[in-house]
Amino acid sequence: MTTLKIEEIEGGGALAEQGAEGDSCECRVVHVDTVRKVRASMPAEPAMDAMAELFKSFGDGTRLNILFALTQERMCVCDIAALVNMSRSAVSHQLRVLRGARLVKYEKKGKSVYYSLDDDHVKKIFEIGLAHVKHTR
Amino acid sequence: MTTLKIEEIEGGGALAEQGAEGDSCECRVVHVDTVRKVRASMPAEPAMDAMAELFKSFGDGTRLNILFALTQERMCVCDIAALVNMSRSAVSHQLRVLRGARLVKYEKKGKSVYYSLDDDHVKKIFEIGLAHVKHTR
DNA sequence: TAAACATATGAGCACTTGTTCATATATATA
DNA sequence: TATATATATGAACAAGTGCTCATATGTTTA
Repeated sequence: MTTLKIEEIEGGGALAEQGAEGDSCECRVVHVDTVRKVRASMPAEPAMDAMAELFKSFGDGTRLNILFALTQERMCVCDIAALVNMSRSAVSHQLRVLRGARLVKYEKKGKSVYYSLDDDHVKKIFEIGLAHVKHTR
Repeated sequence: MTTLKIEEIEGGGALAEQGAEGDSCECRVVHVDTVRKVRASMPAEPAMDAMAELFKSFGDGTRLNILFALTQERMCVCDIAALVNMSRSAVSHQLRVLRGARLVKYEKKGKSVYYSLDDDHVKKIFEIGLAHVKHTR
């Protein structure tokens, strides 16, 4: 296996820009072939950022509960608050986050605001998450 | 549609324990049928917690990069650090997190430690994440 | 119009997270 | 054995997060 000093490895693929901006890795020897190959297969940086953003939305218990609830039924804020047993304010704040992530949409009706999913992938993500959990323990 | 004061709604299903411990929701009126139905379909709380934990692992850029890299190839810490352009220490800390989440396993070989995926679902989660990202923009 | 209500939002705060830096541990090599 | 190397880890700290509380906005109803 070929090894080489890190300074000799050129940036490339998805991490090219990152690689240019600073030398936070002081590694001395790496498997160049491996790094080069994997780097080439990396999704572009904006795609990775968007994915991290997506999964971050699922990475909080309250939001996860809300998202699951909305896979089942369109609900108003008050319903959601009652369901997940949190204050309406807390729920509203989280719904704002989910709106920002374009995962939910809303519809005003009188004094109430009804939220529903705005993304087809949410259910699939839940399916895999559940499969993972059941498989793990 | 039936509406009712929140005090009259009994806890049940996944959120039963939560519902019992305190009344952080001061909602006055909810759609009881909806809440009851959705509550009944909620995954159990430990399952939700485990899912949140799982997705939290994917919700950070560095860890996401590391996880993707490992879907492609078994790699040592130094390789990973070079690839994601972070210090070996930072990578090591994140690998510790991923080990804790049982997403990666490792194998010592001389001075190096080789990491690889320890979970079949990681690749699928990436597939959906990528599909989502491409679909969204 | 006034009061009640549903939701949204800003400020503040405790808690968490991700990094760096210093250092420890373990292995290989001179 | 001494030195270099690869990785791990604890402490410290800045930044981010998620909640509460107070308050604002907009809608309905008396």
